[in-house]
Amino acid sequence: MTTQVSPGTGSAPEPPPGGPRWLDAEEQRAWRAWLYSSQLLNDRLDRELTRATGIPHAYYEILVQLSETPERQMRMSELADRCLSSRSRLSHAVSRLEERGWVRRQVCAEDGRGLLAVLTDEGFAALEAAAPIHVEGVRTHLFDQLTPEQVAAMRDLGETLLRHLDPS
Amino acid sequence: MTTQVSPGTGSAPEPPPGGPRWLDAEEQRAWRAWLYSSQLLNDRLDRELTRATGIPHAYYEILVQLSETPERQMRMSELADRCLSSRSRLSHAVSRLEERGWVRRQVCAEDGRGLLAVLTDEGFAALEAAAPIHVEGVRTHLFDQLTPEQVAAMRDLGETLLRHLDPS
DNA sequence: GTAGCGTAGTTGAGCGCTTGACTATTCCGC
DNA sequence: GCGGAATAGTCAAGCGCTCAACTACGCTAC
Repeated sequence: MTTQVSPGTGSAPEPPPGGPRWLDAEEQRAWRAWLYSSQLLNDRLDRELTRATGIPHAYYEILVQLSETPERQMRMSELADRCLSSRSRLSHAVSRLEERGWVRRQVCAEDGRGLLAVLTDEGFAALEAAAPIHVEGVRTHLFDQLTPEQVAAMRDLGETLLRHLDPS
Repeated sequence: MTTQVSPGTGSAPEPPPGGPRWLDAEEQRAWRAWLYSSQLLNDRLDRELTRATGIPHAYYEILVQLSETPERQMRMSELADRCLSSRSRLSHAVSRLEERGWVRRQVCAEDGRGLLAVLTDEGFAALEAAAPIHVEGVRTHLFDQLTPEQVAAMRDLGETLLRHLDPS
């Protein structure tokens, strides 16, 4: 959780020139609060969604991305990128969604290497059933807890980090 | 990722009385930024730590928690709680750390049911080697990107959410 | 003391993810 | 057009997590 080996460990290993830039007490608190809360929130939302609908959050995201596209279909690679997923992971996930009849693969006319993932009507129906559960969780566990100023700060923070982490 | 089924889907399913409290555009942006950034940051830190040291972040946390205790040992249940881990998950993880020689189990004198997880010298050494890598990642990908005001906002946000999610 | 219940921790099956190797197709330069 | 590099996607092995069932011990009351 923390990044300090142990309080008062004295001398420490030194990877970057000048030694590790240890966190001070304030940074530790901020880091832990962020880490714990993000972990708990994600766990909670995923568990509630999965329990209520049988759809894990990662699969839900795939369905959402497909549903937001005009033709309800997308190239596998682009879908992977949008879901912050590796190609391999997405390939496995789409296989399982295919077994449920929610998505099907279609060969891509313009590129013989490519495939399209297509959201089926059953998949869209499953998404429609799951969405209210999920949005209610986000409300309850996130937005209901925050002031408008905190929501603004959250967005600012997230977008700042995204510029560094995902400069796409 | 998002919580809306599809823009302009019109009527939607209604689980809570009054219909789902959908997110408005601002909330969507905030939610997505938070979700993506936390996911990318966690993935990145975990990957860098694992590549450089062979220790996944979840295992690192176990070692840290043990190291911060005076005797470098802790009851399994308490360790699970502190690591935001289920008993089962922790049990599996400690088994693997035991195989590496970094932790060992010890019967608990006061409670015949209980076990203590004890950090070995090898485990402490592994932690000492990994800590600088991890702290450098947190610096680079988090604190170096943020102003002091943003750090304060992050802590405030995290602690607010924790009061709701983990009122322990 | 023993029945019944709660707590501590483990185990095994099954699922999902990661990694790295693999096939197939397209793109590029000559 | 043809050879080599890049791109799209898949697959298998191995690891870690979840869930539910299980063992073992302690606690309380009768």
